[in-house]
Amino acid sequence: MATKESTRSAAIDDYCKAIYTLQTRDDEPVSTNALAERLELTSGSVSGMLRKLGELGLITHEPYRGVRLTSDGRRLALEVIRHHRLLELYLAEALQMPWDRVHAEAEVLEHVLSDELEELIAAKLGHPTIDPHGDPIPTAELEIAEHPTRSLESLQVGESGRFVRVSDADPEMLRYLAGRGILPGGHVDVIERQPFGGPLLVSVDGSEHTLGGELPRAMRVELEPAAAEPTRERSA
Amino acid sequence: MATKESTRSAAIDDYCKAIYTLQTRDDEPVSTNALAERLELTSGSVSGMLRKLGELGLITHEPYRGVRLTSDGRRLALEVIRHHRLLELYLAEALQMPWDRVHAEAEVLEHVLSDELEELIAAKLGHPTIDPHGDPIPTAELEIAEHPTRSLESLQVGESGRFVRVSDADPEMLRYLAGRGILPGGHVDVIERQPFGGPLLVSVDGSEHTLGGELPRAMRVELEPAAAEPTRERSA
DNA sequence: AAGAAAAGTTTGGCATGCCTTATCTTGGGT
DNA sequence: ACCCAAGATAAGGCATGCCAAACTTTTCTT
Repeated sequence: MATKESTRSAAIDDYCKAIYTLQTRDDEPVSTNALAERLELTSGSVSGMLRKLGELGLITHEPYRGVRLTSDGRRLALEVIRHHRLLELYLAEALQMPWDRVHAEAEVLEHVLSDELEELIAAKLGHPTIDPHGDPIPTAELEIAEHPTRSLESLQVGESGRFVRVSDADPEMLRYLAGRGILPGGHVDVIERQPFGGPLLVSVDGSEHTLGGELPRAMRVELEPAAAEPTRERSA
Repeated sequence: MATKESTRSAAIDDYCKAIYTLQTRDDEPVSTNALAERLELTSGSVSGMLRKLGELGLITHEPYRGVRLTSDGRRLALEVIRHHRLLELYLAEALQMPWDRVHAEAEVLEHVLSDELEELIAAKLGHPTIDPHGDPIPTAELEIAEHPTRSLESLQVGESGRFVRVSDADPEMLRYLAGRGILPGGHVDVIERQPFGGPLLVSVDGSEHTLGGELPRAMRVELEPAAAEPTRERSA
């Protein structure tokens, strides 16, 4: 109450971001182990840090029961995510930085970006709502449009939707897909599913592709595209 | 010899930058006290850090005799300075960030900028050689054109030159000057000097101004403009 | 329900990194 | 020859976070 909320560090940012992501994935408190795995730390380290985050008012922590972000924690997470996604988009768009490097660069800069620079970048980009990987960008007021998505793999033959992103923004996959003209925003129809976890035959924006292995699991699709134009379209 | 030279931290950057600046000002080893004052630290702190910098091979330190940058140290300093000045220019130019905030922002980002992003920014700006304050920007190979400059105050009546920068890039001063149309690159003639440290009457690009107080001390002028165009001109 | 396994917490330690104060040391000037 | 300011050193503090190991709680198994 007395202290100013200038409590930030790369580590704190990363914890909140990780908690946010895990918490959003399946709406439950986040376990210490899940965090430890994600952050590649020991569970002991995480436990210690969680106490600190609790004292900072960023999370609520029921011992042995997992953590949840408080509204402050959520705000912090969304701010960092906003930074990250704006930066990715900016670097790719304004500076033509190649896909695969954008993520790493943003990972560093997100912790350092001032509110002011954030705003300038957002303005320059026309206040975009999705980043180059198709992930939604929280607004300046930290509202985020989390449309529910399903993995491409989970679609049945005949179902269709809009390809919105590759989970975790894996640059390898994105490059592979981009090389075949499969980009976030594209309209996907599932034409055929081979049995026993085999590949899918899909059509993306008219052209057919066979996608197997990890790919259909990683690709996220939003059902009912409703023909609404995405905020920004991407060029190949 | 065995260790990689990935030795960087904001503090180390700042020490090297400060040493570089002080060393360049008057070509002598830099005293501990001068550094302490500049960095706003106690001399004890500086002494301790100097040992470390010595071990890192960034400086040579003759005890009680001051320090000099080694070639590695100089390289580091120039790299940070390059980052700083590129960032200032980029923020001002590409993002229209106002003068007075550019410096603070660059001060943070300079420590974090990757070589790759540096290069992209430099390319975007057309590999500029001077920053918005008129300071030279080291090249990617870390060569810097340090033209000798004199303070405007030191000029005699009748001498003239090119206004190249405001020392320390004081944003207040720069704003004041810019408001009067006095910008780096302008041609300055000293028309009259009032005695006893009084103000100077100068003409800048044709229009006359009376400049007194700290201003003439802070303004740096390059003699013999030789009519060479500055690499980039600035708009008001 | 007992006991084992899994999950989570605590404790103590450690490594950086950099700063401060207090106390010596030194070199240069008179 | 002496003194003093500049500088060096020593000892310590503080903030961040990490790990390993021991301990506790929950959950799973039978």
